[in-house]
Amino acid sequence: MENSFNTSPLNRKRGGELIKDPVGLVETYPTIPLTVDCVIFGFEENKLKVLLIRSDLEYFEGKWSLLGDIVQPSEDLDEAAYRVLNQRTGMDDIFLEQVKAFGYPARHPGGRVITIAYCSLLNIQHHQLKILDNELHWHSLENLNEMAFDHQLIVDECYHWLQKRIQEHPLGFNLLPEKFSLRELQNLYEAILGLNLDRRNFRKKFFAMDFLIDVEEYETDVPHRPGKLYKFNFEKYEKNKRKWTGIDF
Amino acid sequence: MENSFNTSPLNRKRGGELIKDPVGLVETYPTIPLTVDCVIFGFEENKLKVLLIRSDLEYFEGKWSLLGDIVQPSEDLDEAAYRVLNQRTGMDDIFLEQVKAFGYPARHPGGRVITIAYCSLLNIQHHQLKILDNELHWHSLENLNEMAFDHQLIVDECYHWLQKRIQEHPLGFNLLPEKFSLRELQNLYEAILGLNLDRRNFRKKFFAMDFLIDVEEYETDVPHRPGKLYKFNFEKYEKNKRKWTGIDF
DNA sequence: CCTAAATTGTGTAAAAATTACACAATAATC
DNA sequence: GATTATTGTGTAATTTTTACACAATTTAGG
Repeated sequence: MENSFNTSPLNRKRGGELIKDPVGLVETYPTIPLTVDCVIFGFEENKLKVLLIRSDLEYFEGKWSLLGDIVQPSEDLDEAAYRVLNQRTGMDDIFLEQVKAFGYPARHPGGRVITIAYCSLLNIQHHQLKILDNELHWHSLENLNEMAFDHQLIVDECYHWLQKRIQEHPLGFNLLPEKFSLRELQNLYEAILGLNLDRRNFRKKFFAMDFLIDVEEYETDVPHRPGKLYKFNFEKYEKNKRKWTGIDF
Repeated sequence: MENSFNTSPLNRKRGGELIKDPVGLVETYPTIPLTVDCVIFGFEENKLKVLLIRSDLEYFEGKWSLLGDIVQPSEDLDEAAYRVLNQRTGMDDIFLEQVKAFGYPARHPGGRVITIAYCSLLNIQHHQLKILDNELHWHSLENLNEMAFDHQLIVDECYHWLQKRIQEHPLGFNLLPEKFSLRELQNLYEAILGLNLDRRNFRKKFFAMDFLIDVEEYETDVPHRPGKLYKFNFEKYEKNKRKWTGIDF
């Protein structure tokens, strides 16, 4: 809040006088604990997974919880989310975007805590979970049942956000290894969107986008004819981002 | 943040023990002042407008600012935004959605303040500004120059959000009077999207959506052939929302 | 080494959606 | 009653999307 408000008990402007002491003003504001929570998606065995940990509150004993942390007093929100991600995955070039703030007053049994949810996409193979909490693991999105706090709601919203977002921008590549076959790519899109896609049309669409680099290699260790491997041209995509209109399946 | 974190100074889980006192835990969290800011859009004279007030901080003297307020300690975020909207416009059935949290540490000259931005759409005709601050007014989106705080950024993000959102859901009706002509509707879409649209195709598209109710009335006070007036079938839209895929221009 | 199983890779025709485009009808103004 | 401004309407051309089948490649197993 940065404006006077006739009906607000605090920060009232009296007769058009300007406020000279912004620090003094902010000191009168009530304060609230603030956290970030990361919905970290991965893709494994043709399923979309999310990285969870057991809640450490007795109140939520046995329930799953997102990875999160307090936002420090002088820390940017994105920075806090990035810190959580980095501490947990050891990686630092990971896709991360803010999705939504959740602030229902009773969402935390310990009192009012507001959280900002972030969505992150990473390639499960390329990272080793840094912290060996045995309860930290990749959980299938399908059979999440009860989660701690409002984390089920947060996961649901982030999942819908992802479904929408992936049809506007080719984010899916963040979930795949550097080199991937078109089959893997299609499996990923099918898993995220919950659809069956036509193989020929799918390939046509991605070749038309012209962001795939043929690396002149083939799958190995598959019990059938191996597919060609491709890389995603992140550079070209970044350049052409502006012109980008969407994918659509 | 609702998880223990090995590297976090606070809220540490020791040897797998569960935390029994969530209130005690939350009491150890640092707290931050939190506000909401509303980007209230209106449509007048074929221009998209935003409702602004002069900043009451001397630091930002003369600059324009969004309408916002502190989030009270036990108030939901949506509720706080709604309160701001209601206090300013006197209306209570207004479109309102959360867009993004802004938390850059130096965004407020009085110290750390995090704000959650909301986007709202209302019909300028149908409401009377309640509070007669003479500096509260509808400002054209085009010639906003310098704003207080990071409000220029917030307005920009909300405007882009709106451009995108209006192509997925027919939100535009919130900005128009109850009864409107197709010309007004087209002007609105053209103003928001910054495009020129083909009249015949535009009409075709909206009739195909089948959310327009012909009220069997005509425009008055126009110096030319009057157009038919329509209402938007909000009810039918709400029912069919799920099936909705998008508009596209 | 031969066969079976699984999957890759490829093109085209039909259907659907989008675009471009012009003129008569209506009401107001002078 | 002529002029001006705008409404209301349909169709053909183009583009996009969808549906669909078969030969080629590799592995696995007898």
